[in-house]
Amino acid sequence: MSERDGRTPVMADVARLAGVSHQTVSRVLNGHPNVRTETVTRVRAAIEELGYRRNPSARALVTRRTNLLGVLTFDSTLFGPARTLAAIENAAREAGYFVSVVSLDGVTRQAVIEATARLAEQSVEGCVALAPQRAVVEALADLSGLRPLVAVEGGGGSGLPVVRVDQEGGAYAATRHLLDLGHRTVHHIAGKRDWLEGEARVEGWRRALAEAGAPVPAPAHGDWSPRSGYELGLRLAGERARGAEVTAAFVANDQMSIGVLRAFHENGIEVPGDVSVVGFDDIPETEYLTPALTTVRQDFTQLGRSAVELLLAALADGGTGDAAPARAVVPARLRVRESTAPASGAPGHW
Amino acid sequence: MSERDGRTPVMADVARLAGVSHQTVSRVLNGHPNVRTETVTRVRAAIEELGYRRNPSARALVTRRTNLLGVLTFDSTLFGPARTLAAIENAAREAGYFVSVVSLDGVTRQAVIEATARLAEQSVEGCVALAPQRAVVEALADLSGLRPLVAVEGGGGSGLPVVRVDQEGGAYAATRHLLDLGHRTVHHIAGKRDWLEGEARVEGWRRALAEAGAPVPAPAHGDWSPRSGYELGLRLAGERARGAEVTAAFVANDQMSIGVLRAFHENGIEVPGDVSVVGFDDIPETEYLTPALTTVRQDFTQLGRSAVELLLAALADGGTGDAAPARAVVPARLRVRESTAPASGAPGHW
DNA sequence: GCCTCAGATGTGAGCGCTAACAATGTTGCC
DNA sequence: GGCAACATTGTTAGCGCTCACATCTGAGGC
Repeated sequence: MSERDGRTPVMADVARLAGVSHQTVSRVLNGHPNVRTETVTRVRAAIEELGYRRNPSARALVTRRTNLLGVLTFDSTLFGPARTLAAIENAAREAGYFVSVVSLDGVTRQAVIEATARLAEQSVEGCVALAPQRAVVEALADLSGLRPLVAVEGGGGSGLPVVRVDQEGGAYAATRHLLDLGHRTVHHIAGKRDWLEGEARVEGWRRALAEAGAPVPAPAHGDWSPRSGYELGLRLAGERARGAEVTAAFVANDQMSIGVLRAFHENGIEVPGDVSVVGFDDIPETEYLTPALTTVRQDFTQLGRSAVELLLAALADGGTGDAAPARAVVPARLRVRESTAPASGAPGHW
Repeated sequence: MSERDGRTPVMADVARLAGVSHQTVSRVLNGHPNVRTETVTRVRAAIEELGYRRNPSARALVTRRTNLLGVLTFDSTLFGPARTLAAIENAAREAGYFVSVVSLDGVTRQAVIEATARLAEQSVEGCVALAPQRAVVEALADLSGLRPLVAVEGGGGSGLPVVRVDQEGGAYAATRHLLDLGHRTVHHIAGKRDWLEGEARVEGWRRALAEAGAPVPAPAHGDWSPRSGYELGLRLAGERARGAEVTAAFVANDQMSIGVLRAFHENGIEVPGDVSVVGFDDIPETEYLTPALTTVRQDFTQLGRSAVELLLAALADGGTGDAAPARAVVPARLRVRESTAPASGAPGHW
């Protein structure tokens, strides 16, 4: 029984080589205090010599801790989610956790159930959901398993701890910026329906208009893609051609803004000469567009970091404190570049 | 001992409730053939009633299979890696595997060692490395642990199975396209030094020029960012102003192309009127730039899928076949849009 | 009727680790 | 010297599961 051929060494092998018991090896591995320095050295040497690695399954079995955090992601191809995911991985690593990623196959309840099951199958200790759609968050809140769970951009009222960017504030700042430049009103090309981020941006835009007593045009909903931005930009250009007063547009993300810019260009509308445009996200490209896009920067790194912090806190809490789900809000800051200018004929604020 | 209070149920609890042995429960769970239908139903019901979930650690301990695939990623914020990661997750899921992501902290050997250790600590069954830098691939090839391992864009000669896009062919096609339009030569704004993808694109560009007997200007190396594209675009514009013949540029990725476009615009250089530009990647934005960018499309989805396929094959193989590391090459296709035009005064091919 | 064989189920051992406890050796203090 | 207190190490018993094997049933063949 003591022969191990070429099989991976186990703790007992290390113990034998170091001339101690397996428990002492365990103690060394776990940094227990009362082990003689000389013993530690010997054990370390044996570990090194055998190339021993502790079996995480065996460890997890007895400690009931997997050191695994789950991340539920919807579309990690978009800029925001990709950044956030990276930040989560970093924060988790620093806290000594591993990260297992599961992506959602769609926004159906069924997809959420499957993804949740997949996560549960791995017995993750906790989970971060990057699920910005209302439907997903609701499905998630219903499912009893998989706690603790932190929702990123999850909206309120779901009873889940939530980490989010101040979308509403960012949108308000963007709209306000345009109004301050003397534009009588601001048109809005919104994000995909049902996306909480998009809805919050609509709210912020609406609030700024209301505060200024400006007319509120009906927002047009895109799907975040450049293509939809282009199509809705075309529509806006058409309205303008038919005499509507279109001098400023707040677009719900940078990718759509690029489409809008193109649509305006094709219709001979100058940005910012004829129409000012503000985007959202501050993707790396915006600064080098022509014109460089005024936009709202979201700190995705902070977002991911906060999500992990909240999750770890909930983990430490041990499931208490259900009364008041924690929240964290990351600020969004306006970045003024070239795509916004005073309304023609208007004095503006400066 | 049979009381379990509020603790999570285990297989024995299910067995007791269903009136069978734990082994029968195990058989049901694992879909073994010889179990009576009626028994299966009863066990299923008990599982449902208790909300039982099999403990993956216990299972992994005895089967020696974790069902975990590791993904080593460098910068999942870039478009390509993000897409590839998503594709890997999908393919892994279909094959019944989970995916654990570890991101590299830099390109140092030390970072690779740490990331590798992190992956090994989880006893992943295999690993996909999204590590396009030469240094990383070399460090990876050296480290003995962590096999099987498939490198994505890993270059040859490392002895590792490799999945990659036909960068060289894509670059050749892009350059060829420009030459075919009558341009005497094509300037190249290359990617970051040491990145294998970038180097392959340089090769393809060089081969097309050599084949056509065209002069080979020195390539300028950027870092993939729009900013670096802008700076090198400025440089190219300067050369042109000083009388150099610059009528066509092949830029190693779309993000840099955006910077180049901006630099040209600022210098009154028309695209494609004065200079034709081709990018690489086909990010969603390119189609809506002004002008829409001619570029080379990489199929990242296929790339991720192939990586998992190769990994699973190596897993099934059980470590044999070290002699000839497997390879898979995904094609890259030119997408002609608006940023390329015949050289002024040249007849071109059409 | 008895034996065979396959289908259906149960039993026991053990995967590699940690936690609890037991058993030493070691020191300090009166 | 003796005894407490502590440091250091070893022993034992599982964690929850699957594997190999043993057992038991009933159908079928002669």
